[in-house]
Amino acid sequence: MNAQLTMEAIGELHAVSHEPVPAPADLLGGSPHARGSVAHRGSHLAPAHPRSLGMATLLDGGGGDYHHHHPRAPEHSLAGPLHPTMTMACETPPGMSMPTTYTTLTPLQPLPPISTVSDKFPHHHHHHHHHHAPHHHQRLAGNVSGSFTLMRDERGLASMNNLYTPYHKDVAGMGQSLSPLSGSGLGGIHNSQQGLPHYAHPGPAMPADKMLTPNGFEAHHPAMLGRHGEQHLTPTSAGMVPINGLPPHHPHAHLNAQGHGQLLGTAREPNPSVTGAQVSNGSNSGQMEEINTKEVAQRITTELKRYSIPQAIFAQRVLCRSQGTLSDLLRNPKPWSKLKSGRETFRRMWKWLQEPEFQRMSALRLAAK
DNA sequence: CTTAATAACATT
DNA sequence: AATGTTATTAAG
Repeated sequence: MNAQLTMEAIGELHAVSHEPVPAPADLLGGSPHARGSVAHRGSHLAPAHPRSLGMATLLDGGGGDYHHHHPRAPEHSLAGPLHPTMTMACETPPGMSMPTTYTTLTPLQPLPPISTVSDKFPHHHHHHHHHHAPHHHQRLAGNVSGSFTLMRDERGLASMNNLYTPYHKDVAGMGQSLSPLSGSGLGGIHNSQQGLPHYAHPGPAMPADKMLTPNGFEAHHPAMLGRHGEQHLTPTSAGMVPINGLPPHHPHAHLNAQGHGQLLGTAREPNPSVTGAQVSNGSNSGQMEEINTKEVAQRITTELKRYSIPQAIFAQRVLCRSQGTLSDLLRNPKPWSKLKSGRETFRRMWKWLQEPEFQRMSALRLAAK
C-alpha cells in the first residue's frame, strides 16, 4: 500500500520535461484573461519540446522501490520523513516519525575547495532570532556543498525524473526575470529574451544535455526586500555530478536595486532594466522581511509551469490553500504592505522557492489528497 | 482572506 | 469527446 500511496502522492508529478532553455520567445501567446468576459486565458500555446532532462541524475538513487514501514497511515501517510525544516502542510500527519530519516550524507564529491568548512547544515530555517550582524561573514562556498550533502534518498524525488506532463504551454517564455509586469495595465511581457535565467545558454552549447536541469538551486531572488547579506550560494548541487564543466555559472545581471521604501505595490514602475535582478537576499529562511509578492508570484508561476505542477496541487500541499486562491494570488498579488493574513501564504511560497529541489518535491507530495 | 463551485480553455 | 487546468465569482 505504501507503494501505492507514495505513488499516488507523487503521482501528481509525472513526467517532467522542461528545460532552462530560453524558449524562442513565445511570450505567452496571449492569455489576456478578460475578467468577466468570455475568452479568458486564451491560449498558452507554444508547445514546448519535451526533452530528457538530466535531473534524474540529481538524486534518483532511490528509485522508489523500497517502501516499508508505515503499517497504518490511511490517508496522508507521508511516505517520507522530511526534515523538520520545511513547513509541512497544514495538517500534521499523525504518524510523523522522523527518526527514520536515513540521512544519507552522500559524500558526493570531494570538492576541492571545500575542506574546511567541514559539515554544517545551514538548515536552520524557521527560527526568527539570532541574525548575524552584517559583518563580513564570508561563507565559503564549501559550506554550501555541505548543506546539500544532507540530502537523503527521497524516493519521492524520483518523481522529479518525470514530473507532470499536462500542459505544455511552455514556460520558458517568462523566465523569472520579472520584467515590468504590471499588475493590471500593460500586461505585455513581450520581452522575448527577457529570460536570461541563470541558465541562459541558448547558444548551441548543448549537444546532448549539458546543463542539467535547473535543479532549482536558485539561491538568490530579488523578491525580497529589505537588507540581507549576500550569500552567494553556489549550489554545486550535490547531484550535479560531473556532467557539465561549469555548473555554477549564472550569468546574472544583478542590478535592480529598488527595494526599500515601497514595494512596488501596484507595480506601475516599469523597470525594464530590472530584468535579471537578483541580488540581495539570500539567507533568510526563517523570517523574511518584506516579500515582493509580485516577484514571488511570478516566480512561483514560473516554477509551477516549469515543473508542470498544477496550481491545485501546489496550493493544496505547499500553501494549504485552494486552487482559486492561488490563482488569484498569482494573478493579482497584493503588495506585502497591504497584505494582512495573506502574508503567510506568500511566505510559504517564498519559502518553497528557497527550498532545494528535494524539499520542494517532498512538500508537493506531502499529503496525497 | 479563503473556499468551493463553475465556466472556459487546453491537451490528448 | 474526455480529461485536466486555470480563471472567475459568489459566499463565509
